[in-house]
Amino acid sequence: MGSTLHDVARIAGVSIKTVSNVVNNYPHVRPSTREKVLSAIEELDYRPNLSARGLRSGRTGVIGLAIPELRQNYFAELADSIIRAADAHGVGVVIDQTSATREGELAVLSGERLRLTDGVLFSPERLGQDDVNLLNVGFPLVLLGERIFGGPTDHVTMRNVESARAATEHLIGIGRRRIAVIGAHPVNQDDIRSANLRVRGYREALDAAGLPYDTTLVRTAAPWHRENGAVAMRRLLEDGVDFDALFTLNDTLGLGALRALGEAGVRVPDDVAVIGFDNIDESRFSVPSMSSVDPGRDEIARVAVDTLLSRIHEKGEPAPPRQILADYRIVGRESTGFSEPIEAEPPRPSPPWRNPLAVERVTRGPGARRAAPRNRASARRADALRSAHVTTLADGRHKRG
Amino acid sequence: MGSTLHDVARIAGVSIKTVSNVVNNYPHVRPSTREKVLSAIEELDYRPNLSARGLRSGRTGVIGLAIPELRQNYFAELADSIIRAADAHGVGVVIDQTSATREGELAVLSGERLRLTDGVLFSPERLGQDDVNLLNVGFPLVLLGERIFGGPTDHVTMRNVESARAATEHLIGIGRRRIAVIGAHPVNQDDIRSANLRVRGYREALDAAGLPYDTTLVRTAAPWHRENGAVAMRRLLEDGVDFDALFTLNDTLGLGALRALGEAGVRVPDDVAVIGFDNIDESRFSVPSMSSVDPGRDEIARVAVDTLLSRIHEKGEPAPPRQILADYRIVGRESTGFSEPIEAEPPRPSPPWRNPLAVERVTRGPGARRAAPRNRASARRADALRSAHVTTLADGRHKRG
DNA sequence: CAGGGAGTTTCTAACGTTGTACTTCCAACG
DNA sequence: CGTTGGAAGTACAACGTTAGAAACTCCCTG
Repeated sequence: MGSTLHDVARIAGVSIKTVSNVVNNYPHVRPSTREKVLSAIEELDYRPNLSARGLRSGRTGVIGLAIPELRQNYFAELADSIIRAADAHGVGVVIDQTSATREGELAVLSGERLRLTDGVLFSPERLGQDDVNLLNVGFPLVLLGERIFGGPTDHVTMRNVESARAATEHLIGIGRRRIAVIGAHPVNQDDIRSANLRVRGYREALDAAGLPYDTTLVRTAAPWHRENGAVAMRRLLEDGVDFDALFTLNDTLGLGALRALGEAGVRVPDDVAVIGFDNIDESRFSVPSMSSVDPGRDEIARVAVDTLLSRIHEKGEPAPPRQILADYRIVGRESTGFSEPIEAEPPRPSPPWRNPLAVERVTRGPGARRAAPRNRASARRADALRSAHVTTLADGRHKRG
Repeated sequence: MGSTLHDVARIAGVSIKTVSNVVNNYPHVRPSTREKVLSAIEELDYRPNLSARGLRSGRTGVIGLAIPELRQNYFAELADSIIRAADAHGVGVVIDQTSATREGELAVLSGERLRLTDGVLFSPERLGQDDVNLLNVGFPLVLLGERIFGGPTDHVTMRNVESARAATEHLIGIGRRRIAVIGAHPVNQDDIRSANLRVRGYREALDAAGLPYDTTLVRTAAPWHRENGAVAMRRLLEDGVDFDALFTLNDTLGLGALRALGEAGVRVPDDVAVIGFDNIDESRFSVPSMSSVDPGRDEIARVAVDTLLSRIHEKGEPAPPRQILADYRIVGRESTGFSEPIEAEPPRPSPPWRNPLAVERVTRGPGARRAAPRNRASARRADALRSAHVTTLADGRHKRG
C-alpha cells in the first residue's frame, strides 16, 4: 500500500537520501534532480511515514490538549481555537479528557496518557497550588487556566481580577448597587483559582465605588454548569435577598441563572441585570442575550500553541518560565440593557491547506543560543499582550486603559 | 531523559526481547524474571516509545476524527463521546476540523491530514452522494452522518426518517395541526442528507395523520446555526403564516427560533409548540426547555469506534461494508408542554485508567479468517441496534415499536 | 593543467521496537 | 535411558526515516 523513500529512490534513479533531501527542502539539490524526484513522488503517491520520522527525529508533530470535558462549551471553543492555531503550524492535536478528576489530571502529568505527542497544553481543574511541584515533568508542558501559579512551566492565562472588576464596574456603571455573585468556590476561598480571583475583582470594584461587600450576595456553585447556576439562583430568590444585578463567574452558570430568573418571573435586565464570563457563542442567543467578559480565547490559544512549540524546538539552556496574559473585553448585551442585533453567521477563515510532506523546521542560526525566529515572534506578541488592555462596549467604542 | 528497552534489559540482566515480552504480557516468562524486569522498569520509569512501536507494528494507537467544527455543540458532544469510547480501548483521538469546507473534507480523504493515525472517523458535511467513489481510500474509514450512503466503507448513523416522523407525531399527538419546519436544504431537496431525510419523516407523519403538506410552512436554513434559526423564524412571522408548532431540524436552529419567538412575544408552547433534533445538553436549559429527538449519540460513538478498530485489526479478506443505525428517543420538555425538573449535575462515569504500557491486542485464533472477538462483540451490538427502537416519553414510559 | 572549493549526491549508521528463528533447559513419556 | 515437546530466553534483522561524513562532480583559479 504505502510506498517508501526506497521506492521513490528506485523510480527516480537516485539515492534514498536525495529523496529525503527533496522532501525536506534541502537547498542543494540540482533542479533537474528535484524534478525527477518530485515526479516519482507524484507517480507513487508517496507519503512520509510519520512513525519513522518521529522515531528518527524524536518529534511526532502532534501535541496533546488535556482539558476536563469537551462538552463544556468553554472547552469546546478553546479546543477549536487551539486546533486551528496548531494547524497553522502543521501540527495535530490529540485531546485528552480528564473528566475533571484529580486522578485524570495526575495521569496527564505522569505522562502515561501522553500518546505520541511532543508536548502538552494542560488546563487543570482539580490540581491546585499545592501540586505545583508535580509540574516538573519530563516533557514540554504549557499550563492554561487559573489553578496553579508560579510553577516551573510556561503559563498562558487571562486577566481574571481585572476583567472581573471591569464586569462589576459595567454593572455599577448602569446604576446597579446590589450585585449578586454566583459561582464562588464552596470551600477554600483564598486558594488561587478563577473563582476566587474573579470574586476579588468584584470586590475591588465594589470598594472603588464605595459599595459594601455583602456576603449574603455571594453564592457558591460548583462545578460551573447550568444546573448549578439555576439552583443557586433559586436559592437566592427563596432567601429573599435584595439584589438588582448578577455577576456569574462563567457564562454557563449565567445561562442557568437566566433560566431560573425567567421561571420566577423576574425581568432581565429591568429587575436584575446579568453579566457572565467567557463569552461563549451561546450567550449571544439566550433570551435575553447575555452580556459577558470575553477573556481573549483565540489569543490564548494562539499564544499557548506558539509557546509550546517554541519549547519543543528549544535548544540548549531552557529559558525561564514565562507567564502570559491575554487581553479581555466587556461585551454588553441585552441582559445589561445593551442591544446587539443577531447577524448572519460570521465568516470563519478556513485554514490554508499546507504542503503535506514538509516538516516544520526551525532555522538554526550559527549562534544556536539565540531564540529561533518563532520564539522571538511569540515573545513580541506576548509583550504586546502584556502592555495594554482594551475594553469594548457594545456601541463599538474602544477604551484604552 | 527517556530510557529504552536496552536500559531496562541491562539493569534487569536479561535480553531486550525478554523485556519486550514482559511489557507485552507474553505469557511464557518465568515469574522471577518478570519480577526483575518489572522492578527495573519501575526504577527507570520506562515508557515505551510509541513512534518506534508504531514503526515496527504499523499501528500508532491513534485514530482521527474529522468533523466540521468543534464549536458546534453537536460535534463537541459527539467528539466527547468518541474520545471516551476510544479511551476505553486505550486509543487516542486526533481531531481534524474541516471548517465545513469541501476543500477541507477532500483533504481528509486524500490522507494528507491523516497524521499518525490508524484510521479515521469522518463526518462530512459538504461532500455528497456524488462523491461516493472518493471514499475508496487506502486507510480504514468509518463514515458518520447522512451525506453519503451506499459507499464502500462502514457507516454509522441515526434513523433520520423514523425519528423525524416520531418528532412530528409528538407534535400531532398534542393536538397541533399546522406544523412549521426550519432547516430544510435551500437547494437540492432530493439529495440524501439529514435535512431531506428529516423532512421526509415529517411528511410521512403528516400523511399518516391525514394532514396536508404545505410548502409555505417548510423553511430553509443553512448552516444549522442559531443565527439562521432566528432569521428563519423572523421571516416566518413576518410572512404572517399561520402555524401552531415548529419542528427544527436540529437543536441549535430551535434555540435560535425560540429566541426569535421570545422577541416577538409568541408564547411557547401555548401559541407554538417546539421540538428540535439532537438533544444537545443546552436544550434542557433554554427558556422554555426544548423538546428534542435524542438520536443516540453515545451509542453512535461507541459503535463507530468499535467498527473502526475492528477494521484496523481486520486480517485477510475485508468484510463487506456495514451500515449501522442507532436507536433514538423523543424527549418531551416544556416547549411541547412537558415539564422536566432541572436536577443537579448527572454523574458521568470517569474512565478507568488503564495499564499504560500494554498494547491493545487482538487475539488471533488459529483460523485467522474468523472475525476477532471484538468484531463479534460489535457485530452483536450492531444487530441489537438494528432490531428495536424505543420511544421514551417525558413521563418515563417506554414504548417499544 | 593541477589544485581547490563549492555544490551535489551517496553511504551508512542509527532511532527503539517487535517478529522470526534459534538455543537451552527441564519434565514427562515410551 | 533416550527421545520428545514445550517453556524460557536470546540474537538478529527488520520497520522507514534522517544526520553526518564521505565521495564524487564541476568549474574556477593560479
